[in-house]
Amino acid sequence: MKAIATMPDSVSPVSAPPRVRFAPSPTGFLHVGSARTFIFNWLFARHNQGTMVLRLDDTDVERNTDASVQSIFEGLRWLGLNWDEEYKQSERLDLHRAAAETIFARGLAYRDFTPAHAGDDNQSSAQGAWLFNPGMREMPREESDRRAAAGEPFALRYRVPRGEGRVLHFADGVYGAQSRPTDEVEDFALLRSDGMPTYHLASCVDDADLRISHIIRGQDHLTNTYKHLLIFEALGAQAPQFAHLPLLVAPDGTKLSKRKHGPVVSVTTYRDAGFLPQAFVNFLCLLGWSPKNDRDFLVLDEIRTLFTLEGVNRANAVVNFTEEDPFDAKAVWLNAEHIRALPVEELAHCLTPFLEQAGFHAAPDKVAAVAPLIRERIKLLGEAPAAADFFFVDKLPGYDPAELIPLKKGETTGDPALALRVLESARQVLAATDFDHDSLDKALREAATQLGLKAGPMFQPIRVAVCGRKNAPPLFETLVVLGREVCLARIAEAEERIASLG
RNA sequence: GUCCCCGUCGUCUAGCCCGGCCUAGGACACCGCCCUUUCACGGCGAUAACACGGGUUCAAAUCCCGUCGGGGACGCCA
Repeated sequence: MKAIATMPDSVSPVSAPPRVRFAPSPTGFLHVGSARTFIFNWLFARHNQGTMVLRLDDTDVERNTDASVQSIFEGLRWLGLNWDEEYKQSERLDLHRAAAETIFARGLAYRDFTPAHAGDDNQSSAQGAWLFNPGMREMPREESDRRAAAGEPFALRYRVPRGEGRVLHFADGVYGAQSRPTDEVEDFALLRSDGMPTYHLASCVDDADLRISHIIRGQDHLTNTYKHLLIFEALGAQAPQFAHLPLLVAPDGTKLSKRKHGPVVSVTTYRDAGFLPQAFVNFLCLLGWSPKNDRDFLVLDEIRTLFTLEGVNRANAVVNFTEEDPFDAKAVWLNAEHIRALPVEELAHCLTPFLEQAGFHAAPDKVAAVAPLIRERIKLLGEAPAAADFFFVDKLPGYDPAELIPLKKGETTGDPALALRVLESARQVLAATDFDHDSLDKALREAATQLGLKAGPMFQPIRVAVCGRKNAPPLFETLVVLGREVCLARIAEAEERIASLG
């Protein structure tokens, strides 16, 4: 990162509480990049006691769907960050059209009768003819009126000043002082030939009308800002402050896109895999922003307190994922941290849907008992069923009986007879001992001593017998949660398995 | 093609505006060791970066110029 912004976010000298907005267009699920933009806006609003506005930018009837609207709300609700006001752009069309008329009446726009899509493929010519539509911009008003009256469709274009030496300026809250001659800004559309406003028009009209004070959005809008400046001016409105956020990019360096990068860019993918929203938010905040205090694990309250636009940097941030590993390792680690930070009851609550989805009967007591045993062993909630299956199934899935038999270092075959003796002894102990952690601990260690065994070779057969695998939570806690009956039955079954090994 | 933005460990980043405290700090990942009934957690340690080239200066990751590299915008999409 180089050179610091001249006027970071101290741009607005004194300060009515800010009003910011998040304005997604409902053309798909909630994108992680959009989620981050939303979060940063929310943080800015809440840090400054401002207002958070949610506005659906749905002026593209061709591409907007209700399903998408639902999915975006679903994503936002999951994040758990609230907003104060809500608008739908499609319900404000009168406002947009009136604004377009005003701009046209002021002579700041012209009708463009070029058929839609006419210029889709031809490249801009060398002298910059792409800046405007020749023949349209200079068309006499009489001809324009006549053709319009005759019903010929037209788009309304902004007449960007040419050859006046005018330069547009703004102070970006992240990128600093920005400027561009109007000669380099093309004549952009305000109204489509079907009469619908374009994004540029609708968004600026609404931002002005809703008295948005700060527009915080992706850096891909940086160069659009000059057009927006022109619209605010034509509207006679004071332009808001702008702050552009560095982009979230894929490992290939390009902007994250659903088409190119698949479901890993959808917020719901994270939710479904078992991310905690607070962990996801924590992760996203660290992409392009730093608390500058060497801390990574942060809760929302801390982030809100610490958040400023000065902490936002300018280089694009890579979200690291691969085909095999769809989630950034840091996101996963943060999630594990947040899981461990959760009180047991809350963790149990979060775990339940995942357990149920795996077909387990997740009784609240049971889940609460299991949660502390797996909390350090899972990084995603979605890993819970695999980590805790043996607590919930009636019958253990098949496992390799050889695992019941401990191997000494360097050996390839163990001693089945010894394993059998361990299990027999364990069965007797479990049948006779109080079923609590300390009693079990004491009794089983005594049994080990009697067999002349250390803890390892004593506990492995028991663990595998009751869990069906070698890697599992601590033994005594596990036995207690499982209960005496289940343990005895599984040990007996394990003995049969060894016997059947021959 | 034109314009704009960016460039510190593999990744996220601190440091850059106000040059010296930077033999560049933290985190994740990876590797090793310790703890330990397994796995995990935890603890300790190791490897690893200022894109390149000039300039200014006693001194540059920090200032200036250039090069290269990456990204973005240029739509009757948002």
